Amino acid sequence: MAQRTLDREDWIDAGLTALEAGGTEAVAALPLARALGVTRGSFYWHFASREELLEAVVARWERDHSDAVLDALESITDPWERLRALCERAASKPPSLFIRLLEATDREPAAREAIQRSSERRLAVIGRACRETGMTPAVARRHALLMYSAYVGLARLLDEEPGRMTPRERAAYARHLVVTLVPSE
Amino acid sequence: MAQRTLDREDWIDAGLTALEAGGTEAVAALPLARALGVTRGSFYWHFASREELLEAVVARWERDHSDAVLDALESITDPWERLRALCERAASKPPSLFIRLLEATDREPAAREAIQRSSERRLAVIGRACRETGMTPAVARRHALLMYSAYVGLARLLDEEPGRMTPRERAAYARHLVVTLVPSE
DNA sequence: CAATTGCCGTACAGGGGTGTACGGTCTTTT
DNA sequence: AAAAGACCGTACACCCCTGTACGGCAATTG
Repeated sequence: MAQRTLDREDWIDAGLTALEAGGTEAVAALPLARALGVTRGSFYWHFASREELLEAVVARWERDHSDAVLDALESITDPWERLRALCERAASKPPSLFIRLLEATDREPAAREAIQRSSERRLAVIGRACRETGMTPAVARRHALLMYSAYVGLARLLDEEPGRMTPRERAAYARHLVVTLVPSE
Repeated sequence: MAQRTLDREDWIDAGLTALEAGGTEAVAALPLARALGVTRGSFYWHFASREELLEAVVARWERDHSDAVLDALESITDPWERLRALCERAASKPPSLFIRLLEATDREPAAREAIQRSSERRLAVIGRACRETGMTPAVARRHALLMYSAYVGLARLLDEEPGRMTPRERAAYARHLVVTLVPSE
């Protein structure tokens, strides 16, 4: 269990944990070394620079926490059902990693690029679902922008103050989202 | 025109400019001194610490860019009109200062507290307008949360990529917001 | 016309981070 | 068993920022 030595993946794991807790500025050689109980000598064996670490952490987030859930969503064939699932997810526990990356887009190019790609994909997925419910392409684009904005905004709000909504209130809010944002069949 | 010496307000002015351009980390003694063409010797005459500067900058934002516009909004008596004005504003040029503060809430207590107060006030104002259009208090709360989330989310998106929407598209989006989020009279 | 007062420069001490150059020490391979 | 490789510690030079102490100078003010 107690691994004798660390490898690259261990640092990336620790990086994701640190990112969630302390934002991108916690994803750095010295803080992570402290958390892992080693010195930076180990870090610079696995990574050439702090930038390379952050890029690796961000890449893993994009693969496991962005692309993966979008793939799962796209596997839902019925577009109304897909949009409802989207509303459910929007009102569930806020995605801390996403928020942390969002907060760092002005300082960290790696975060900005990943967030930009992810946002574009999300908008495309939502827009396609909207079109499949019968909206015109132009309306679908606007509605996708509205739904995604509502997702991002709520995530921010909830991340700031997790106690703002109880699970019961989140469920009620999810229903409200469905009623106001998902077109009727 | 070329003032011979700087006062506290000059530093706060420069702080707001730096905040918009470089986020809260640009609101600091050394960067601002460079921008103003002086040394930090001047800064520490006007402020006891970097924290005090940021607090002053944030306080001015809250007064001039949050409370002021909310006061103006609340002066609109008709609640439907008030909500329409809100949608207009949401789809207009994104509030960079607001976004910068939002991005710093995890590092800067001053920003977090101001954003929290501002968010609370905004939610209250929107919620009241919703109630005045006939919604029940519970529904009004949820709808206010949705409208404010959409505002925050779009602001983030547009700030990241200002070229995403032309003025024409923003106008169309504002109409879309009114249609989907403002109840009919 | 002297004396404050307001504003600014300079110099120092320190904190926290980065990268680099080495040397060790285990572990694996041959 | 010796060599090679993987991992980590240590020490150094550096950057960028903070805060403090102090000294100078210009513009009021008495």
